[in-house]
Amino acid sequence: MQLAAHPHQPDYSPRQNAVLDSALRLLVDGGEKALTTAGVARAANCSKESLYKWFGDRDGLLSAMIGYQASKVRTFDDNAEALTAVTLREHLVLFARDLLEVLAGDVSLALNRLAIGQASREGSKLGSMLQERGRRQVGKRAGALLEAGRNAGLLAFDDRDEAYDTLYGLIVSDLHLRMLLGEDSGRMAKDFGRRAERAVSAFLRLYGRENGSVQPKGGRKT
Amino acid sequence: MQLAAHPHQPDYSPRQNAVLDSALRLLVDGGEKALTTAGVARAANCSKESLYKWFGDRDGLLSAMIGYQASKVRTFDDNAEALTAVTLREHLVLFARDLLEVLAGDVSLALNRLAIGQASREGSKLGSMLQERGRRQVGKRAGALLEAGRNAGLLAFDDRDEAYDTLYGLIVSDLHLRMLLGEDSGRMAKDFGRRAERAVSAFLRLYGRENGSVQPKGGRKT
DNA sequence: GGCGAACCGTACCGTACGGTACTGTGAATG
DNA sequence: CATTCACAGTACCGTACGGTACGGTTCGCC
Repeated sequence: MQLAAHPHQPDYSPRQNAVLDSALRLLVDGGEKALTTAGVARAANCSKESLYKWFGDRDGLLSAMIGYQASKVRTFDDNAEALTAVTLREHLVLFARDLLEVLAGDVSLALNRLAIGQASREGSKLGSMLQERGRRQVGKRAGALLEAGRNAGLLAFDDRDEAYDTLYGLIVSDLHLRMLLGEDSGRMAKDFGRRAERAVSAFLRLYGRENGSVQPKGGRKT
Repeated sequence: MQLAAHPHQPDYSPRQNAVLDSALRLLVDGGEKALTTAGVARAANCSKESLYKWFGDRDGLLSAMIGYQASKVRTFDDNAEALTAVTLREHLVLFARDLLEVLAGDVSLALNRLAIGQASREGSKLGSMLQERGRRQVGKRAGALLEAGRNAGLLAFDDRDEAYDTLYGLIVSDLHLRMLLGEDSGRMAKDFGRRAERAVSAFLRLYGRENGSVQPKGGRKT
């Protein structure tokens, strides 16, 4: 497991991190509407003036919340040495389950809703921030995994991003959006295991070279 | 092309539909923040009092907007008679392109953002409304297509919903969410054709019986 | 013409929020 | 002890929004 450093982002003091925690709690519980500056100040036992001194304005607070949360959700690089068909499959399934659980987390859902709500307003960088921090991070893990699989002769693809896009779609489909729209995420969380298995099986049938099933002769994709 | 009737929803007068059109325009242009009752009234040249008389309150207006837009986006049942491997593929690609274009439409994006923003607040039925109206509708078309493909001996699957979920994931992946987060949808719209082809090819490799490529012996899926 | 319904435009009200300023306080610093 | 700093708590201000009320106008109908 390795920590991904993000030095281009201001780090906050423990006290400020605690405030950000309170703000996240507030956002998760009550949605964006409940996330008022006075509410954050009250919940965190700090003054509004301090909020504005630390984070500039409301948008700064939101950005800080996203950055803070992203700094907490760290993915490990499962070190993919000695990959076999079996261990590759295991790693992929594990990745899929982790991905689904991250996406279904209430903090993740709340932040995505927040960023989407701000996305209409031009110049709001929350969307790209979430995109950068979230997907890029988890995508790096998947990319390394895919690359390792290819190097081990277990996977066949030309474009790594394309392969990852396919994997992502197979795993998530429209589940993320449905959860964002309010569908009960807890109810469907128990199916994550089965869903991960299904998606990885399909992915290996598409991109796998020896998966115990049919193996396409040339690994052609088109 | 057949129209899908939705009699369980109150129909509005032409004047009211025009007002809803203005409201949608306003929402698309300025986001949810711009969608104020006074703004809608001004844009539609009507009075706030009429708005409240017609739609009850703001939430009623939002619901009416979703219902109205859904009533405009109608999908056709491509009548799938005499399906061959080639025509099935064509129909699937057409479906995929239509789906991507619907999802990338600015009205669709704006309404999804709106519903997601309201999703945190309990009791808001906008999310389920969009879900019902949007996905169910387009899913019916896909379901019929898949069923026809199976009846013609071209597709092999047990669970139709599962197959559709896979197809949807292959087509859309996280593209919808990225667009909702503000990524420029126009820039990526030109790749919809290639993306549709790719997704359908992958889908046919997973579920197809004779697609001109490798055909798995038993059509086994797990 | 008289009448009522529908409706536009606007003024109005209560409230809530973002942001600022001020006061008090406790702890560090010299 | 005096000064300074960081901060909490709170009062305050301007504004914007949801919702309501009211006067004036058009249109159909008797």
